[in-house]
Amino acid sequence: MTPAAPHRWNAPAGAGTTARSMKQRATWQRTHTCGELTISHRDQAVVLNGWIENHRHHGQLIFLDLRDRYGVTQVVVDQEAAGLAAGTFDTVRRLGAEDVIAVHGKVRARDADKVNKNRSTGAIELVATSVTVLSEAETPPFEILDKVEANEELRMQYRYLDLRRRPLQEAMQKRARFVTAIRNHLAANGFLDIETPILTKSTPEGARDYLVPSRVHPGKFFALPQSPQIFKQLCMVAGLDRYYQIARCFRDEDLRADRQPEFTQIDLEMSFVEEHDVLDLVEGTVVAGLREGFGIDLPQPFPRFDYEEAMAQYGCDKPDLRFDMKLIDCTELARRSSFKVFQGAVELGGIVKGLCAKGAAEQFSRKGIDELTAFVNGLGAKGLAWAKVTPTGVEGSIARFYAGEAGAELIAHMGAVPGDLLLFVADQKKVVHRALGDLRLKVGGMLGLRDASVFRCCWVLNFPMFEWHEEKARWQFAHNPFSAPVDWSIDDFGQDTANIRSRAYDFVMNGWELGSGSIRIHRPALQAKVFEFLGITPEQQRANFGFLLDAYKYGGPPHGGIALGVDRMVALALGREGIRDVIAFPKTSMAFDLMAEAPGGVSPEQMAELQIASTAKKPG
RNA sequence: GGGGGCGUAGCUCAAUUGGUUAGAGUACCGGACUGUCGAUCCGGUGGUUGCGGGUUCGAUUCCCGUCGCCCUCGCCA
Repeated sequence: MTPAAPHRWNAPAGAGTTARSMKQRATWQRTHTCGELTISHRDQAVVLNGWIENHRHHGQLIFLDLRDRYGVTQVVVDQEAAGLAAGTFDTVRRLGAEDVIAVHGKVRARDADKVNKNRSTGAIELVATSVTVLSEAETPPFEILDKVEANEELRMQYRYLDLRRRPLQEAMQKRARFVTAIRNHLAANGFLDIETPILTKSTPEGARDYLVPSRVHPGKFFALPQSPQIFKQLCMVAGLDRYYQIARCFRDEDLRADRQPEFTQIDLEMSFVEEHDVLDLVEGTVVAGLREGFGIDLPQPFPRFDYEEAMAQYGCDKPDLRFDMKLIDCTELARRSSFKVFQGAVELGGIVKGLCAKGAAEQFSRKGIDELTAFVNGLGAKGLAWAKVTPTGVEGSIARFYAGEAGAELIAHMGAVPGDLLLFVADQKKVVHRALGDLRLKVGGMLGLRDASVFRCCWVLNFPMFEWHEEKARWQFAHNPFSAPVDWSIDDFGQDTANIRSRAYDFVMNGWELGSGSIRIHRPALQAKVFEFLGITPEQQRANFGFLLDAYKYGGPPHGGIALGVDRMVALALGREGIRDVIAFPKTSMAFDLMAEAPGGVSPEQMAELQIASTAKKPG
């Protein structure tokens, strides 16, 4: 961990800081941190404060590892050392893990054979002259070690102890540096940090809302924001021009490793812009954040894909660009094929695509390929055609259809060389993309091409505006209700609905969608038309978004923005599996806070005051 | 809402086909030790096997229910 610049605890008060110079430092207070002392402090008298991480007793000699946020320093308490205060040795003998102490002592350079090379402070040690106990600790429910030993349930219950562990300290520090860098970068680009309401209004569709009953409006409820979407657009109407917020968002849906009921977004919006303005700005912000927060240098520029292009090449709308292995269209080859499966799929209006896994032929046995086949079967594909490229042609399930010239043509089309493994799926386009998109990630992972220390970003633009909702049997927004269509002059959304594109874009890193935004509709007539097409009545529009629609009547500027998921970005940058490890106080997958025991019951008086009653069968 | 996994000492785990007094490491407590750095050595305390019920002569083990945690599908405009 790169230590943050430590405070100058021992710095003399500067000129003009009268109040500060009047303030006396208490004798127990630290002069340095536990990560700070080096050989250059040799022979200095210092004071350290911290937690006892470990203690080693040798009779008349005791070693303590003293820990704070900045590091660990070895303290030596020597019964026979000159200047050791009376009673100190007996005090230290009784101390144990996690006791909080102040140590007065002198910095000593260690002999060469006693240097601990694993620590930045390993060349020195603090020879104690006196030790003051600031706080005694009970034996903690689990040991505070770098390596996770306790299970997550216990760690969440005692989160304040888990947070003492270095991996979590590192996550908190880097996350804070990341957010600070983002703030600095946005501020330098003219963005205003503007707070929007936490107590706001429920809107239909979208995720379930968290609700807060109103005491003074009995029977009415606030909703916690799923995002500040409408308010940031209102900021644009207000002429604030450039808004941002590190915003907490709330969604009451079932959770996953990468989802918490409350999560943090970098939310921003800009006026008088088009896509490339937003993308350029965000790209610079992300680059600055990841560099300053995590020391990650992202290759620029981030490739920008059209949605259709991403789907065609990678089979998904969030391509992992850490490796190539694109989907290669073989439909025309397949049409002329003697292989009935290929030919048949094309005749039925389907497509055939393939992957070329470089040098993977040897790594996949018959059994390994059977597993891949089962994998794509689970994704809706009827089968997986495969071939290993040899110096003389191909072998495998489709070899007898691709002997001789047909085989040579296929190999050339796939850009393959001997030793490569070719994998094909023939089906309707949607199935092929889904199966091969996921297969690409699986095979790429098995070949070690998804290195967690490599970071590749991209943009995907021009998403479909609407998607068909099977259960509800109607069209709905693919992105959000305010995204503008690519063609502003569009008159009838009922025409060729599936192919209408919106000016929505996603930010993608290593195959994770980390942000989503769009150029918004800023003209009320068009907004009304979109709502009308989706069957949202003027009454419903009024009830839900009336104030936004009203606002546009008074001159809304063209504008657009994005929201980036902070928790996911930090987790990805740190190579953590889920986002709980980068959130100081997370909740379980049942949205329960094991430490605070929230949510909890409330008194009948509180309920009465709010004029609400619970219908729960098992209260509390 | 569906599927899967887990729950035994403070912690991490073990316990043969259902069998005798539920073990180990670690932590903790006591002792020895002046150069350790996950110190070492000796000794010790520590158990409602998540909870409730059932089958059985006998249940950590099998069955049912329930609670909690994790993963996942649905869901998250």
